Amino acid sequence: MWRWLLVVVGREVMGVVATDGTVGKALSVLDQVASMGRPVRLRELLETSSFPKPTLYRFLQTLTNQGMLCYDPEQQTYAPGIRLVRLAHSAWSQASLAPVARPHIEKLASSLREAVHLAQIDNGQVVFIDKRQASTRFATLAQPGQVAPAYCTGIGKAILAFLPEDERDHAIQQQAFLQYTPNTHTTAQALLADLKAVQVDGIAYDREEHEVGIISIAAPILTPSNRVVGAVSIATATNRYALEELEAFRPALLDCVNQIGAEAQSWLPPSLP
Amino acid sequence: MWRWLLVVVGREVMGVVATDGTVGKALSVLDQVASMGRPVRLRELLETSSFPKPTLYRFLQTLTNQGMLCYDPEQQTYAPGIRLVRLAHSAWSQASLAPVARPHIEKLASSLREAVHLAQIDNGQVVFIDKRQASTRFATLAQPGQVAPAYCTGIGKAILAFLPEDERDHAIQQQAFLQYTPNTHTTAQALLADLKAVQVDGIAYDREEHEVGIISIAAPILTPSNRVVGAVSIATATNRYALEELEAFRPALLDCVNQIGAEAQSWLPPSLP
DNA sequence: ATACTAAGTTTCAAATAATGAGACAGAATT
DNA sequence: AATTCTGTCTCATTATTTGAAACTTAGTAT
Repeated sequence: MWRWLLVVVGREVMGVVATDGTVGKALSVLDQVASMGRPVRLRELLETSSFPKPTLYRFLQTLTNQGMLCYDPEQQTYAPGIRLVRLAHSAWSQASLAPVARPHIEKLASSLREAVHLAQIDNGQVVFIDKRQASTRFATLAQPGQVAPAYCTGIGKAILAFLPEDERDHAIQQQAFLQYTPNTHTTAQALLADLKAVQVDGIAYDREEHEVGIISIAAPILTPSNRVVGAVSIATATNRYALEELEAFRPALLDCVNQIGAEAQSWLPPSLP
Repeated sequence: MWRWLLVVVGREVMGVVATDGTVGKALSVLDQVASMGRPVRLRELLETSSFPKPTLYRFLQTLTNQGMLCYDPEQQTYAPGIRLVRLAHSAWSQASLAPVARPHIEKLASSLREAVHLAQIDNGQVVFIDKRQASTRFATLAQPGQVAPAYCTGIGKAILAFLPEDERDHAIQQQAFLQYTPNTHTTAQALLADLKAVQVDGIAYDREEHEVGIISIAAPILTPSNRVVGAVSIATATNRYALEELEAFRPALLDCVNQIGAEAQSWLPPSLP
């Protein structure tokens, strides 16, 4: 409960709320609108917001003026604006490792005929940067940007395990530890034990922790200087493969991440707070 | 020259610069970084920025803290951050008309075997929301978010022609009128004359105005209340079709936009300033 | 129709945060 | 070793943000 508030008001940095002044507050409002998943009214935002009405109102006005939000006068609702789409295009093509990784992801996906995902971490959440599904042609587009919890996905654990200690601790504090399935880790302790194993093995598994029937094997993308910049996962369903059978994908997966890591050499690590 | 400054410093609203306070300034810095197309250093930004060094520095810090920018400590460069990708995913799926339009775009593209584009307008620029190329399988992904000038593209003119007068005038003021090809309109007068014809005809053409060899036919997406919320274009090359032959696409194109317009009924017009 | 309620908007003085000249530190270059 | 250039920090000044309260408008119930 309290954690939610912290996240909304400002980005929590090492346990301390860093509001980043007015800009941070405005961006937290932007996040809130985006997280609603549908156009929302001022009143709805007010319920969960920590800002008083006029302040929230002013932020919405400003963000709308700026094109970061889109206001529907008839419904009096706010939704994320197109300017974000424009900005994200730049982000995708320069900031993320997607362009570098894409050919490797594609190769892996088509050789295995399984879904291959590329993700980075942002503020404790897994953000999918690219997805490839060789089996189903014309799979879902526009999936880049989707988010998932880090603590109960293979791709999330692969990244968490190889983060520097302070960043990892911070990220773990941000996890919600909701129990999605009987296999979900619900405590930091359980997660840490799992991460320990991942560190040793170099590979993370999703043992139906996020969704029953879905399993995955994931590996971190490490730069030559051993910094983790993302992860790749191969996801499949239990009716196609047993968990143990995923082991067979290990060599191909490690090949893939190693190649990406090498090419990402001259690359910018996502600078998390 | 001066216009550029205005755009950078704040969003120009009806000829007056609306800085939107600190938030607007910070976002203008974000835009500037994104528009550079590659990771940039503080010094480079300083050259074109109107902010003094410490101020710019602070904005970059704030935006980085917020995950809107990504800082590479080794190169000391800033690039757009992943948080944008996450936010844009929300924007794409709720704010844009992409989800509504997608099936229609797809149908059109596959029936014609030509490239079909969906775009909206943001701050005078065309922002592509979706693209479909039936001919080349596995065409470029992550194109949503790309921008193009409005005054010399079919899709841009289709939107401009049907904007309310004040918004159109404002948008026209924002055009750069660079001469890309011999056919490019280089004055507001020439553009207005063209738009007049588009209003009458209901269809806009790109007569190799942006790129030699590339032509297109475009139509606005109008809501039942006759508000333009975007446009669809069919683009092709002069070595495949002559400009006059595009006329043959008219019925299919109008069908497409009418259907999208009808479904977008309950939709939020992009609230431009 | 009229009163009532709730959501959205505006006002304005107090509180707070942003500002930028200048100083400083560190790296790269001469 | 001296110089230059870039990035970072400080702090008094200045301008902006803030939010309680008042006001307006739209919707609902009486």
